[in-house]
Amino acid sequence: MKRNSRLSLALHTLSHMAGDPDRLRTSADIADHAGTNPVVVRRVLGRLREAGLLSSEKGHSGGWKLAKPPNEITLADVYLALGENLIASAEGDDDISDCSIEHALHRRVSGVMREVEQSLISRLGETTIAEVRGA
Amino acid sequence: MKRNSRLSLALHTLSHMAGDPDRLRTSADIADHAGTNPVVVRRVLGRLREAGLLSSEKGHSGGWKLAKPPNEITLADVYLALGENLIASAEGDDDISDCSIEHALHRRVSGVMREVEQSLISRLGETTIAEVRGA
DNA sequence: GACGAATGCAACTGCTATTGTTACGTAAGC
DNA sequence: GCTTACGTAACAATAGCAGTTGCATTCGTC
Repeated sequence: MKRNSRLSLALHTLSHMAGDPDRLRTSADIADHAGTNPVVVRRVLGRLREAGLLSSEKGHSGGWKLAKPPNEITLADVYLALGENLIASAEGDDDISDCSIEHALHRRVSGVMREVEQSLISRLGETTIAEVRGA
Repeated sequence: MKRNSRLSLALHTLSHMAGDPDRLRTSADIADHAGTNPVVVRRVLGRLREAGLLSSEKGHSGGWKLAKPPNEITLADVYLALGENLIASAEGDDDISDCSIEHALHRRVSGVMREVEQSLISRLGETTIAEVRGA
């Protein structure tokens, strides 16, 4: 694994789950399949649980499974659940400069960024994890 | 400055230059205005010179100025000159896995990413650095 | 009730990318 | 020749992320 693997790991795992929604999978199994670590899996999948996409159960014969039917989970849901702007804000956060040009630029660029991010989310929303398998 | 400041620095500097295209500015002046370091400025502006957007002159009374009229330089030109994908590739580079679902996912997601990146470039191409000043 | 299996979570270690900094070479003008 | 400025290499400092270990907690089974 390398960079920005959170989204990759999440989508990969959910897509597999879509093929057998009732099966419980342990983070160890998932980590093994994804070539990573159980703790990493729990970290990422925990975000998806908070967003209501997954449910997890502790204890013996515990594990993870989908909290919703696979055709009701879109790629956008996963993207948003992870809360990671792929569209980097592209501007040093809150640089309160007194430069008017800086402000004009920031308005212009961040406007475009918001547009593009919405476009990304919209496009991702067109595909459910159930559809990915057959794609 | 913080993160992803290259694009920010480049756009900011070019926008200022657009207001007085013939004036030579030293990297020290630019760095001072942008709150960073002359070497950083030269690093970033060097990419823009390679792309033909800026010219630099050494020696006494040297410095930087626009290589083209400001209304012929779009935000997309700057973005492309820096060669940094704001749209992170979102998939661990070349993970040659034998998992068919992984492949299907990768095709789908990277297809959307390419679309969105094109859309970003297209939108940035609609604005020149000359227009930013009045925006 | 004890044991084993699983998540939940905190802390720590690398690894990588980026920025900032220093230093030195080179070219242009005075 | 001296000053000024770019060009570049090398290094330190920082931040984010994946990976790892350890331990508490919870649930099922014996």
